[in-house]
Amino acid sequence: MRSRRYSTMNAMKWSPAVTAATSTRELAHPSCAEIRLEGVLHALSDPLRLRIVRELAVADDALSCSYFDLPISKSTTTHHFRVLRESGVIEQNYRGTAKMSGLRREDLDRLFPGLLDSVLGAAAAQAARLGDR
Amino acid sequence: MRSRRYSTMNAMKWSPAVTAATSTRELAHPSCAEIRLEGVLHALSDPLRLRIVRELAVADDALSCSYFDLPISKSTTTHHFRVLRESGVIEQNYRGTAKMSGLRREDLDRLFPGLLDSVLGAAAAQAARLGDR
DNA sequence: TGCTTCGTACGATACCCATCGTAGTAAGCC
DNA sequence: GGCTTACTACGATGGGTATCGTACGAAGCA
Repeated sequence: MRSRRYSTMNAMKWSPAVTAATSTRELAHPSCAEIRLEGVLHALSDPLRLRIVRELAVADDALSCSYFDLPISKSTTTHHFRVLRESGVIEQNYRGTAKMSGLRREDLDRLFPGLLDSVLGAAAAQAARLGDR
Repeated sequence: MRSRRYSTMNAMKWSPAVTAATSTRELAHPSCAEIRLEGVLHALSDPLRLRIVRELAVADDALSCSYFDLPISKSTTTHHFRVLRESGVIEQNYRGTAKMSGLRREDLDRLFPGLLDSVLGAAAAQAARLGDR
């Protein structure tokens, strides 16, 4: 018998050790050691999530979730950002009522040198090849 | 039950795909224009498929499906190879009773320069970081 | 103290997909 | 012709996941 597939989220569903703090709005992020290539690739394989990552990549600093004009509901948006965060692609924190998201560029570059850049380049190439947008 | 018409349905399923064929046993491959980055990333986001691709990458030429010692059934193996082929990551053709698979390295490099290499490098780095295998 | 903005949790739904076993085709060999 | 090897199609199954609406919470503002 084989473990079915890989467990998408590395064992940390949505209630990790953060519970010690008193109502501090903190979000669980995987440590670098917990980031898995398969999870990163899976996170990037969704068109909407790839689009989010591309926009984050050209931004100077973190962007709020509401910055993105996505053709999906707010709940689904939350879902996609959570997939990106739990796979280790982005980091998020609260600033007032807003939730800011930014690429974990340095972590990813250290773990998987060149990967993020080539994915971003490939996405740009494909966008140019198709009708762009 | 011996004389059940099986190949007729098969032929109908495959024939509309044109492709000036010399043999009836030809496999459908996406053209370069049809290859999508999201599909490639999705294909590579499965641990078993990534493992297949890694082994193909170090092989000199195409390998038969049975070369791989995968911890899954033969039907599931067929499924994974089909995902890889239909996403444009590998090409396959029949040689006798065997089905040979090889990376579409040049196509991928032309479409997405550097992507394949960085994914392979990332996979190797992660394998080294973890217990390897 | 309300009201607004922004995001979350929850439950539901429908589709996707990894897996299997079984039964079948296709080529090669004795 | 039978036997073997290699792979496939089909149908089923169970878990994954993208989507939604609704109700809720937390922060900021009037």
